[in-house]
Amino acid sequence: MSTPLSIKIDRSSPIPLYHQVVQGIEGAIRDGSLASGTRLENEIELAQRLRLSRPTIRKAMDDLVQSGLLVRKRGVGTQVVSSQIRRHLELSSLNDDLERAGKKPTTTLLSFEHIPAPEHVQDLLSLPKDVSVYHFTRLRSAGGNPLALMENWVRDDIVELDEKSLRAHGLYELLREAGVNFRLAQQRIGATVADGAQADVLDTEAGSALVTMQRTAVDDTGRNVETGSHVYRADAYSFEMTLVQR
Amino acid sequence: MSTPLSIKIDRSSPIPLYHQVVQGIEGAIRDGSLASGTRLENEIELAQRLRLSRPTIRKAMDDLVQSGLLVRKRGVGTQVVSSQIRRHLELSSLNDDLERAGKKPTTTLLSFEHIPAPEHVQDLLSLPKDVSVYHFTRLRSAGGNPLALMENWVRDDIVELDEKSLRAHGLYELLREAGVNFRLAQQRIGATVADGAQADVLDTEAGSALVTMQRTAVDDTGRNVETGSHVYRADAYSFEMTLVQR
DNA sequence: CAGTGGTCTAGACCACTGC
DNA sequence: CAGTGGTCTAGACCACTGC
Repeated sequence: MSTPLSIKIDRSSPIPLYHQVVQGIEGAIRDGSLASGTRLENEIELAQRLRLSRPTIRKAMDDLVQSGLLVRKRGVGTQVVSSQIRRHLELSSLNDDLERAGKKPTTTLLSFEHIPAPEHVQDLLSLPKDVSVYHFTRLRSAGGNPLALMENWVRDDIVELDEKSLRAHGLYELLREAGVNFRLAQQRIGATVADGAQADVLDTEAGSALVTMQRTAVDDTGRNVETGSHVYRADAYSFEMTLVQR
Repeated sequence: MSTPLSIKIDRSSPIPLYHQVVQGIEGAIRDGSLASGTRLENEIELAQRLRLSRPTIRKAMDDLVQSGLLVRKRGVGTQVVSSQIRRHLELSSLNDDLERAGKKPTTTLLSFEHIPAPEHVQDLLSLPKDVSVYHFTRLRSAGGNPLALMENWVRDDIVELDEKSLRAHGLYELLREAGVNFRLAQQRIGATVADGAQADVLDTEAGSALVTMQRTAVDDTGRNVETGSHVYRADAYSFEMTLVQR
């Protein structure tokens, strides 16, 4: 049993062929023409029908398996993952959800300094001796409600930051504009309870639950660009992720 | 500038050639012969020197980029990520850390029942009408200290569970023995504060921070095999992960 | 302009699965 | 045994980067 996919391939498009296949299958899953659990055609048949080589088809399948839309089994076939799991997938991060829901996130700059790197930051960012850092704390709110308290350190030899730009733009937006292409981030997620100061800023009770996140991000030249320590109101934020067996 | 890697390829081994390359590069990074930030040879040169095709080399590189050991940039090259980031990588989950540290995790079965699936579980597991579930709660400790309180639901048409086997074996161990090959898991991580009952079982104070995790796992035939809701003592557990730009 | 990774082809043979 | 995904080859041409 298999379903013949109808995917249009445009060989004059700048979008790689394998990615057109990814988009086609994603679209078919989204609009229901490829239902949960459906078996796809085998790779060779699909390649012939779309007039593509099998490696190109496999590259597309690899991406879809990696993103959790398909599961594959040798000797058996490839099928669409159940909609219950996919529904989770689409939630991604609450931050994105909030933006899509029209609850525009806003950011308040609470402190800002340009200083020699403290030792733990020097270590986390693998800083050369002569590089200092920007250190600042921000409060992020959504729909007028405080959501996250964020403390960050950014090396100062990649981007020039000041209070004005941080008030007007997101950190990652500023870094991307400065030519930074992020490749990797290392995250640790845990929990804590709000102390008085945190509760005050986040407009909640001392003793309420907070999600903690420490992150260090690496760019495409291998530099550790920024590291941060964030706390989120647990009643408003959680981390959603898909783990794929490798 | 590039470093000539010495990797032995054994064409008679059952280990795929690309994976031998992955292991070789992982090994060279681990033992320091490929230092942080080092540029690798370009793919074509490496392919020729190892007498492999370029697609095979690229498959290996893709895996290493995906696991966060290498970063690549078109037109520039491929290099080893900084050791500060890699050190995090190796921490993986505290659970593994504890096992490696010799603090053998132990599990106590707190409750066990075999019941028709509650509606939310039926939904999460996409259960057919005639399938019931096992529902049980367990306490996991490490080095004698309570660490996690775990509540799980498992569909009953894949594996036969009873109290005896759950006392003696891990859930995933039992499922693997029953022929289940996990492919995907969907997780949500958040925070809460311990209520009296949780604090009691976890040997901590009411009001202390807990990390929460909900997970649903999918096997290679697309079935949602199990779903669970866990809480961890925040002073003993956190989730570590590497995010890779796609 | 030289060097690098990104995409693509048209095959081949193998290992595993389920009947 | 038929059907499927997993691995591998030996190229080709392109797009981007940094000098």
